[in-house]
Amino acid sequence: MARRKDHTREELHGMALAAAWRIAEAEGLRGLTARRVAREIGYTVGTLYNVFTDLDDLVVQLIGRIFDALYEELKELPLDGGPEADLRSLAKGYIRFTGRQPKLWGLLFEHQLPEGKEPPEENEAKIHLLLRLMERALGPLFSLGKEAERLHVARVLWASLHGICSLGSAGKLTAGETITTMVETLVTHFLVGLRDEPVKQPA
Amino acid sequence: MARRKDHTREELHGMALAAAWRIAEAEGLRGLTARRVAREIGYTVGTLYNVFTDLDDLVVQLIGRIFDALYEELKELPLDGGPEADLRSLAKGYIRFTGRQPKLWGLLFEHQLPEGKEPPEENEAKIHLLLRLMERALGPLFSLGKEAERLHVARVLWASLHGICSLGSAGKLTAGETITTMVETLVTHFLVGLRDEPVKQPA
DNA sequence: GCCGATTATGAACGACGTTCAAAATATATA
DNA sequence: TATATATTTTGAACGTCGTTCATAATCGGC
Repeated sequence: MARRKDHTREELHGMALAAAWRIAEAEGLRGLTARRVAREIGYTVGTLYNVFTDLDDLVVQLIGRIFDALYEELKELPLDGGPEADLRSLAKGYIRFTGRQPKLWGLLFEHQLPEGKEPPEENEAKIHLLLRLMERALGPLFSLGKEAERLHVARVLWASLHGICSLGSAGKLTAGETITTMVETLVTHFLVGLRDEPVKQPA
Repeated sequence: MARRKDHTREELHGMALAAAWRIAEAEGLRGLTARRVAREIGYTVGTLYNVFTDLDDLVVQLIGRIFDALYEELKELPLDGGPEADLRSLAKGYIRFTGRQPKLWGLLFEHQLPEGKEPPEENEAKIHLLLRLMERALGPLFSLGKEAERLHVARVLWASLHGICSLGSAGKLTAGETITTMVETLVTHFLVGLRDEPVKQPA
């Protein structure tokens, strides 16, 4: 009733996450079940629970990998055209990712941990990496010593970008309106405002 | 095995939605099950399926009511202090709602219909009503004939506001940073940018 | 008081997350 | 090599879920 060492614990872990990726990529959170993942890697449900504590645990780790993929894509973009061009470039890359992997990207925000559980520190660090890209693009606009303000602005832009893509991809907003156009408007006007009136609020 | 006319079909409909509201308010989407709603109104699951086609159907209608509640709250705000003050007021009202009813507000975006189904026109109309409030606040900034541009900007602001609250309430961004502060920054700088450089992109 | 239409029922189905004793294999010991 | 111990996989089990539907109970009209 067992075939110990067909795969190591780490291999199982990786195979399960890879299978989860494929399933979520094609069917979203609704199709992502423990039994389905187990079947897809040729093991039984019970085995999955030796590797993950929960289905939530698995999903949270999958989310980590999605953040990784997004970062891997965005970090390749050259950030040397000045704040506005660089932010546009980052935004475009983000939009491209949401368009290519709508189900996976949707997972990042669709999944909600139950009351007691908190997302792992690891994932928060990955978000911070993404924010760092925003900060780098914003760099020239802030003088030395204004790092807190820069982080603040990076957060606002990041969240706004997310909001536009979120409502846009759900089709809840865009009646004939393109996500790209909306993001263009956001970046353009926000940056003009930033130039003409530096941040006042403490971050 | 039946007690016909204990309640009319409409009464059942209303009771079920009211129960769903209470459950979602307290426990979010995870606690919202067909059997639970049925139990809470003193009927069986089968009865629920005489009134709603689906659990998705019920949730979608619940979402409609949540939009209603949000609108009812925001529409009371006086919009007569100029664009910046009015937008701040709307944003504050929105944030207040998300703070008072985090689970219900989260439902608006957490719930994803499966591939084939589309949200009813009714709900899109309710979103449009909310956008109208944004448009009203933005009113003075746009000359006659620029309604398309105004709607475009309203959408961008609405989505950005949503994004900030979304990431903020999930705790995915705000390490000691307040949602209110972020929204302040958004409104301030976006409006300054709008004043100094009117919308170029066609809506 | 009866009958056809309506309505609530609850059992059924397959799938879900999760647990766990038991079974099968690997590893250590002699 | 033979035996004992530790490890890993299993599959059945539990309770719950969404959903369906024949059946039973009630209602309105005669």
